[in-house]
Amino acid sequence: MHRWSRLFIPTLREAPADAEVASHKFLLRSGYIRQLGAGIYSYLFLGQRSINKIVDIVRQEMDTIGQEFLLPTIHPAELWEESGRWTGMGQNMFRLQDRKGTWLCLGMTHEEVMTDLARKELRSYKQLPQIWYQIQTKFRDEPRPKAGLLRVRQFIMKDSYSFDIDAAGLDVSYTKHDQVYRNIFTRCGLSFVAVEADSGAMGGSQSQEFMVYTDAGEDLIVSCPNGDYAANLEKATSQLAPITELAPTGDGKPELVHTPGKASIADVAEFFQISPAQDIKTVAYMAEVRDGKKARWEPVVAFLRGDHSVNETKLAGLVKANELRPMVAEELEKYLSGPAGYLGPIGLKVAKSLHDGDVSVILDKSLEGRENMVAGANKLDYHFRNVTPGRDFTWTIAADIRNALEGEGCPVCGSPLKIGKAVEVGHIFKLGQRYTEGMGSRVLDPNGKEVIPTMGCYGIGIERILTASIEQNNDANGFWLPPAIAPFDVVVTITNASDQNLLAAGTGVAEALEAAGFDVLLDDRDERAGVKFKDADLVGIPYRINVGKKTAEGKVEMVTRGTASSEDIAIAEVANVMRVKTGR
RNA sequence: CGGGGAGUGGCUCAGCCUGGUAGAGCACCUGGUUCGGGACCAGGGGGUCGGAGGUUCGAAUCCUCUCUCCCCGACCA
Repeated sequence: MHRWSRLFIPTLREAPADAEVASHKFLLRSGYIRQLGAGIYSYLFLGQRSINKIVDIVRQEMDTIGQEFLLPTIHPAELWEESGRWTGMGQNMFRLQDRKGTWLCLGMTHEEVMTDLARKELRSYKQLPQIWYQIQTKFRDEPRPKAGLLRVRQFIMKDSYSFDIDAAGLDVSYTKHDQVYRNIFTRCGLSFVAVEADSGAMGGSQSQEFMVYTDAGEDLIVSCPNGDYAANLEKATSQLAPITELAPTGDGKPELVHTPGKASIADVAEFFQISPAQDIKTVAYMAEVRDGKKARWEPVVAFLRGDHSVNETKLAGLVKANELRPMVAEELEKYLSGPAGYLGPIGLKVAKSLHDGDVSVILDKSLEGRENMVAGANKLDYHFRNVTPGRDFTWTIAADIRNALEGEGCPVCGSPLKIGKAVEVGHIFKLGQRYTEGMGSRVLDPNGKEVIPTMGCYGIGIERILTASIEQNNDANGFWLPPAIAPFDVVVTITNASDQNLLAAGTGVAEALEAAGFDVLLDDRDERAGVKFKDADLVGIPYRINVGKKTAEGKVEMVTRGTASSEDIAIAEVANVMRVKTGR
């Protein structure tokens, strides 16, 4: 029996000034967490109980497809040097030295450790497939921790890794995770959506994120209201409405026009009396390309419609860049011979193929087939009109490199797309052979031939499930969690604990609920009823039973936090009503 | 890393500009009255004013350096 009077549940009447998003404020006010440093938090009694419930669900579901391990937090640097990520992870990795001066790091993910196990232990196709998982604290030195538990430097992650003999096997492991993840998030009571995700520079063929819509989220999700398409903005595509072509002027060839001071798309469009969609936007980058162990910077110039924006994730993936940064003035002069504001496609030394030494020119597909557009002339205060892609300039690659916009057509059905903010709670990812190949994992197939196992990796952010749930379920007075992940199913509030009859009745109700299998918090504190009601509303427990006024008549009041509805029920019926409400 | 903001009792904040014995509300302790939506009265405890250096007879307050935290951006398997 958990008696509130004996517990440490430090609720706050006011939120600390540091907290901005709802989940951060309420996690602090409800006494779930306390901050130790930037992105570093202690989980107190209520917080830990909720985390434990989430972990239990994750473990139960994962055990249906995999085996739980617990891997080291501290990893030798050599292991990460083998995979190339000791330098590749950059500043996000916490590093330390032991007394001998040997470099180590705190695990930010466990591909290396898992692959090390695999290469040492797995010898035969008969041992495959394997799905190994763990629930472990991860450390990432985020450049900017924020929003309470949403982006932190230390957090609990369920991460799993599959090893299969071939791509068909990986498909199976991946699909199993997809289903188990859906089970997990459903059991946690989250309203979530699975979206296509960018596979990142690490390669890999297929990737899906599990997202929860909330304004506190950091990702943008493009989705079709009909439900037949959903993708991260980093990956999303869309159908465009046709554009009416501009009529050519003069002899129809590119015509130089003096456009003094017209350096923005809006200014140019106004000057030429056209819409921004008739203008060619030029965006010039330097891309860091890794060639073996060496990295070098190459020029990349992107052309898009004036009303579109560059999707740097797509562009970086296309040109195989680790990093993109805008060109500085000297680089613009060197590669385009023009100043910012007047850049354009005509007269560039266009690379025939990527990385051949000339400027990689990437044409957004929306410009293919367009005619007589307006573009910068690579000369201060001048633009061209009558610019037609293909006739007047060439490119290295034409591809989709733009961000989809709200209202554009769904790529499947054409309906207007919506864009919303969301938090990523899970990610499943086909890794392929990047680690197994590089780190020398080999097994024999049925023909006795050596093959490289193929991997998948799959993550779930435990705290993010809690955070996302709070973001979905809160009001001015606090929040309410689904019973499956709440620290307690129900709080029994004795309105006047100094009344021995009420105390006895409340204790009896709590005992009956516990006997029925519910997690019960008995609020027996010697506080005024108002204080206890406020606290109960605050701390995320989905149901409250008031033992007070009507108890002499054999009744108590049951309050459902999420709907604020209440009903009087007979004391003897309390457990049954809870069973009905929770479906247990 | 760039830009902005903030460090004064557990929490929210005032005081700083214009230097002169550190304050309020909430929280906490004691006593009393109250007791179904964050009660009231009386008394009380608790603060190196983030840190270091400097200016000054005197620094929370002015100057220099520094640390930490928050927000926007960059970043992000």
